[in-house]
Amino acid sequence: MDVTRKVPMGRPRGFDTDAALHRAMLLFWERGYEGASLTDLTTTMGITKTSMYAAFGNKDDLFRKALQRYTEGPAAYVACALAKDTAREVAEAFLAGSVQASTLLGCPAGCLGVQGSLAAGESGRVARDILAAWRDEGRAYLHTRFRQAADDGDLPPDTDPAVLARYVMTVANGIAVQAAGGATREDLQQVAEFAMKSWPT
Amino acid sequence: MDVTRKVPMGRPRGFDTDAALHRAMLLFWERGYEGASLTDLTTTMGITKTSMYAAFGNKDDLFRKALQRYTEGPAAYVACALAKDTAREVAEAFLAGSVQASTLLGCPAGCLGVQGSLAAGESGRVARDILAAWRDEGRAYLHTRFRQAADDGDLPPDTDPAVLARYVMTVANGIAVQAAGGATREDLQQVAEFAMKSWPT
DNA sequence: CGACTTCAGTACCGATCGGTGCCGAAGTTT
DNA sequence: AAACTTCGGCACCGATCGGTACTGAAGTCG
Repeated sequence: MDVTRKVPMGRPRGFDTDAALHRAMLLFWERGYEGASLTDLTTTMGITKTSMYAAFGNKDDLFRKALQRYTEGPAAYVACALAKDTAREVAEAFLAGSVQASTLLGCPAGCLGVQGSLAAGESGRVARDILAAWRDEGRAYLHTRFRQAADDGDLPPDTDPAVLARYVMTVANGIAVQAAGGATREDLQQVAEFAMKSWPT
Repeated sequence: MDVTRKVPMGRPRGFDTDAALHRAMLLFWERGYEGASLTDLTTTMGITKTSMYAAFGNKDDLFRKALQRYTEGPAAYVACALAKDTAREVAEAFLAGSVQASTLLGCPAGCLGVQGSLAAGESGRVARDILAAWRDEGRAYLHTRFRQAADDGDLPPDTDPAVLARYVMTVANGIAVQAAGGATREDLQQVAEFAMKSWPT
């Protein structure tokens, strides 16, 4: 018996789940978790509520999968930045990447991880906690990366990797807020560049 | 005829509008515009929907007045910071104030101007635009203040007051996001302090 | 072909959304 | 006291919320 049968038997799905998930991600990004209703979502996804429920399970699950897609797509700059050689390059690439991702043409301004749900009522609390964990995960990645850099002598001994990590994450979050408010890419590039002036040498 | 009659004639209001508005502000702060329903609001305000409507006009109007109260209350550090003597002191006070306001005991973590509504659906678009304008107003205040500092020779001639203003605002916004995600006051004080390392001398 | 499995659309669920009309009660003015 | 004005609670408005049975059609297997 083949456990992983390619064709799951029965009528195959009539729509592209990847394309539908992409559209859902864009809508969550633009309107936030609570601001994107199931009707809005399924309309832009081009499917019915029943199909969405069968394919993705839940609004929460859909949001989770949309966030995952966001992480692998527009937010791929995070992993890319962490792979840089020096701590300074990591921070520079992280901030530059967040500027780029927050001002993409054809995508909502800002960051899904920030404006997806910062504060919410009872119904959006799950999404809010998911995003808080997502952001803190990014901060933790930076922290371990900077700690490693400190161990390698890539950072002055009197610098605190934890503070550096939170500072970079804070600036990136601020960039997302600014972008959501209409700041241009040029504006934010200047901010990101200026933010690196405080980097220890 | 007295145009401003103290007692508006008829039965006087049976609840403290200031206290009610304060409670509404706290709920908007905690849950955001869309996340705070009229039922939630009126319940914590201790009044009925009819009384709220008669006293404040609208959910939008209530939000506007709550934001005004927020500006004069927890966000009063903005005006306080702008009155400092030097540009550096302005920036330091602004960031320190945003850390304090974002981690007040008995108040929601973060900043109403940020998490009140960053992204929203159709119904919350008004609040979103109000907050975006509110944040940009703060940035503009910093801009004119720093421009004046540059004219006074309080800043090196090669520094751009616009970039400084947007940088300070960006860090403050990031601090609010971090606070909403659970960062402590000590964490953010270190970040604010570190952020000032890039300040021109 | 025939049995089987899933898709996707309609219609609908109870709950809640922001917002109102109504009306007796309560307080202020003349 | 009489006339007047507003308060504030109840019930309710149409619309929408997230989520589900139900059903007929459509595709894949033995």
